[in-house]
Amino acid sequence: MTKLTDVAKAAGVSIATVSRVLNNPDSVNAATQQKVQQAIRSLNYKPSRVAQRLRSKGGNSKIIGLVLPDIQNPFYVDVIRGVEEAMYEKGYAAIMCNFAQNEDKERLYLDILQSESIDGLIVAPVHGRDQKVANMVLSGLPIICIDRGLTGVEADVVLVDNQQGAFDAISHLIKLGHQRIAYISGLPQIPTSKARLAGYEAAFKEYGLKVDESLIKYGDSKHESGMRLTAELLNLPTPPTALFTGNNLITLGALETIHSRGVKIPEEIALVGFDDMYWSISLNPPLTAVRQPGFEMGQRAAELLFQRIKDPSRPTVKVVFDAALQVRSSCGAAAKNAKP
Amino acid sequence: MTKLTDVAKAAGVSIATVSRVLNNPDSVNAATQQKVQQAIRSLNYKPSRVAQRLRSKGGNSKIIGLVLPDIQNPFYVDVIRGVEEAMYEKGYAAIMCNFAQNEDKERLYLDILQSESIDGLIVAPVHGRDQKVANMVLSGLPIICIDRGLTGVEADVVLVDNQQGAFDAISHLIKLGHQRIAYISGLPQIPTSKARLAGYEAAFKEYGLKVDESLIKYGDSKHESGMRLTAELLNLPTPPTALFTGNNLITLGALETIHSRGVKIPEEIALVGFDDMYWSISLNPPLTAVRQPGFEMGQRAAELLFQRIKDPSRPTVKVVFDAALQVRSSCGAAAKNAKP
DNA sequence: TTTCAACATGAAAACGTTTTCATTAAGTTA
DNA sequence: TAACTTAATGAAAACGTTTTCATGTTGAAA
Repeated sequence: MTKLTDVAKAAGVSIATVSRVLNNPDSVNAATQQKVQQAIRSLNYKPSRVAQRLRSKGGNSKIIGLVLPDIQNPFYVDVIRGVEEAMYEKGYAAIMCNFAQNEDKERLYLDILQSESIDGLIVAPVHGRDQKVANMVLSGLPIICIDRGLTGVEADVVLVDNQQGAFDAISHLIKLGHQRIAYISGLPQIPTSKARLAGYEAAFKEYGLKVDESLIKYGDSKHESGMRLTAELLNLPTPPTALFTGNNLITLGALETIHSRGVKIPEEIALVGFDDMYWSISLNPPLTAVRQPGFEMGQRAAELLFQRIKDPSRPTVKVVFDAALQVRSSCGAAAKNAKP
Repeated sequence: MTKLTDVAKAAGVSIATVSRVLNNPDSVNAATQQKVQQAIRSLNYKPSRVAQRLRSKGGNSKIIGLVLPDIQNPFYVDVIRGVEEAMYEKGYAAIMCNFAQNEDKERLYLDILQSESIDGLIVAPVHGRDQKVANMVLSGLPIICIDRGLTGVEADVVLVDNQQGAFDAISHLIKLGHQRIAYISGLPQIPTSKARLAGYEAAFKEYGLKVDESLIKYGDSKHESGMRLTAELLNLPTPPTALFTGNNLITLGALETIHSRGVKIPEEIALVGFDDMYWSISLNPPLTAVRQPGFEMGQRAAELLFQRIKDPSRPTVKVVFDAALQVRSSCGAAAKNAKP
């Protein structure tokens, strides 16, 4: 790798001058600038980001961390794409960490990121009381929480109105005549799981119905738990007539179980999922789902992060996107035993 | 951040000793070790990976680059998961770069990675003659190519037998009686597109059939091109009776167009996709697809990279996984105009 | 005792930048 | 012409490590 000294030698100046040409061109004579630029080009010099980072820490090393719970979930993939697009334009790189809903893994990655002297962090904390992330916020590192907030610490956050989204989904089902509506939740400690449950309960209350606790199941937010818990629900003496699944992967698991048993959707069981995918329409049947704008959320989080890196004292903001119900045919017809 | 000097002061030793306790404990007296360990723990000291990287370059900074064409493609997500799992166990971090099939973007990211002094790189080059990647290989950086090889340079590569996979898919269709089999290819410059086309042609030859060039379409490997090119095929005076899609996203695009036109699968058109997804069974109809073991490929690539980092002179290897056809119902029945 | 090896430790250099401070040359004012 | 800005540049320190080299201490062999 060619370095500053090589360029300096080639241009017949000191390394300080070369550095100035790069970072503060106005402070150097036009003719010298020419010479140096020439040398830089002919040697194809690229500064070492590592040395830059070591020397001047805090906000100008153009690398950030992105820590997410589950890369297998298409929603987070959209978030990544949004963040990445915004980063690319500014010449930033992201160290991507997928902690797979595992707190130990999250901690390790956060340690690594700190030790890498990142400029900032976009993170979906394992749960609301994530001490490690909280401490990093307090230490002054620019941090944007995405998808899930942090309780007890002031931090920027970008998320969706989960309660509203769940409320709309359940209301839709109730209006179609369903009363035995099951909910398969993701990990109960995740803030989004709680908010979606709250929306579920609020809808029942709104329509004067009573929640049947036996129809609420808690999984680990993954495909397998969707399969397993759907089976449990179908095995009940009186199975639910509708199912609300707490995320993407649970939905796919539920579909798999339902199909494998030959149960008909929506005739025998209606299905609404949290998290839409652009190919939801190609599922069997086309899935009714609550859509989170993951890409836009990622972009927004990146913008907020840039702002905070530039001005660490800016007051924190909370950006709440709408979660819109996409109605397709997976809960199209009224349930058999519907009571309007 | 606490640093070496802080620990040294607390333990009453020099920074050299602290460093030795960390990197070569046997070389320091047991009692001193105790003192130092104690200080490290009580100060919660974590070495700066940036400083480590600057000081001792080449193979022990525990960071690698992962450069992939399209994070929206579930196949690459599997690859990422495989790589990540292997990395995690060894305390490595990965800088993830998604170049979205864009060569400029790839180049920028590769520059950044070089400038970050990564230990190694796992990459799916934009095309077979990717000069930038080739140069990095020649410069001695440990590199593993995944999904696509590099022509003209010796480099490790992990991929699938794409030609065989396509051959099997087309043979399956031919045996079902199809003759007008369309192929929607991804970007033609991508090695996998070429290999899959070769498999397509080989199958036609094997069964003594003639390839109809008008049934071969080239897209950009994304969802939209799948939609658009499928529409073109369905608009033909004599549409194909079967469709072979070149990757994941094309398949989903094709499904969307086919459904939107109310064309029946497999009665009116049979469908086989390259790339399986764990939820392919929940598509409408359950998709017949060629499966690539992305997770295993990612793991293997990571292992090969570790080996190469340890021993840069190890001879290069080519690991070829099988691509297995998963038969489901999307091409279940024989075509209407079948001639056995 | 004297001489050596073995061990334990510290001082200092190096990695590639950025930035402060000092120095020189040139131009301006009185 | 003398005194003083201003502009342009270089020398050197600093960032936090690892590692080489030198130094001192201890115990064993002669």
